[in-house]
Amino acid sequence: MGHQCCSKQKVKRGLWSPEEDEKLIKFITTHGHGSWSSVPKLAGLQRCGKSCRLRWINYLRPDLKRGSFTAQEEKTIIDIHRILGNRWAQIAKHLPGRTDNEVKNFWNSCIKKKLIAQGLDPNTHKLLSPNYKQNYNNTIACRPSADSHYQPTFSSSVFTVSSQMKDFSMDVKKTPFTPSIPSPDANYFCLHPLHISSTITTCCVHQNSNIQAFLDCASQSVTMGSNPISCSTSNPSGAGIIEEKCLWSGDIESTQTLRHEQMQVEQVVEIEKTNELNAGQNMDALFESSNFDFDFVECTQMPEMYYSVRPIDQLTWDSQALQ
DNA sequence: AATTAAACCAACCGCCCCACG
DNA sequence: TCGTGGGGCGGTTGGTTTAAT
Repeated sequence: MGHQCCSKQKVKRGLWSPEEDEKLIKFITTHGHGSWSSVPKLAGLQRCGKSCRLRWINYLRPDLKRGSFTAQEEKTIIDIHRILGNRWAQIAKHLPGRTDNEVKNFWNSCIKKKLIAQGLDPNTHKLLSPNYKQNYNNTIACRPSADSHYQPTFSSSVFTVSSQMKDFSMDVKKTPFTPSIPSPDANYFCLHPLHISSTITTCCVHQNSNIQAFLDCASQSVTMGSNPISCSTSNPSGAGIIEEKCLWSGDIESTQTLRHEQMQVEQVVEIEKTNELNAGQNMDALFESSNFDFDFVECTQMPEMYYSVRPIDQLTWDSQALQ
């Protein structure tokens, strides 16, 4: 049974012919889609409006990127999926030129199997039981893509599971890494490349709070020795910004909380403290002792070594794995 | 070369949400 | 407040392509 929008007309199904594609492209590029339900009739197509929409969004749109997913795209998908789960449309927003359908297909046909082969549950991203992994290893394979170089390196993901940390930290000691550090920029903050752990704290601060005073206080409170700290603020203009900010904290619960609080929030503050020696330390004490007016505070330990440059006011970030 | 199995991916289905009357 | 239609989204299907035997 077709959708209601096409129940009154005789519609074609299945694969689209080049002629149909041409008609749809011609119509959309000259008139825009407007109401999808009216597109088939106006464009001279015997198709359901939903089918036209899907064909355009998933295949005909001029801004689509074709071809295999890159290793970086693959890593991004895994990172975000760990936080958001099967929210393909949300994940696809972080991959310019990719559709939710494409991401979903790639996940189901390839990434899922790779994670299982690595002993990770693709749903939770946590370790599977050894038996499960072994059984699955006997059956899985993934058709290699030309530029798919994803390796489960311990440092490649911002959200790598902590169980992998031990091996990697040992590795680091053997082979010190000295990457070039990007010059400071107002729009970015940088993680120091040579620390082992970091704490990312996201706070939503009321309008009547003195942001600068808070940042000063935070810097003094958590800077120890030469351990770097960076603070950043953003002024959320819409709902999306706050939600995206929460990706840094890597916790879906914080996303929900921030959504809830978003109408009351004036600014989002992110504080990053790094401490090579005290991996478990957080900033609870600072918030408990301060007089500032917080709506929400989230501290997340990220026990992993990585080097990243994060756009504060954009919806994507870039990180480079240590080699 | 033929057959079979596995992988891929375009498209459909059904549900949900939201705007609107 | 309720009903309806449109659009968006995730799950699933099934045809096609590729690899293995």
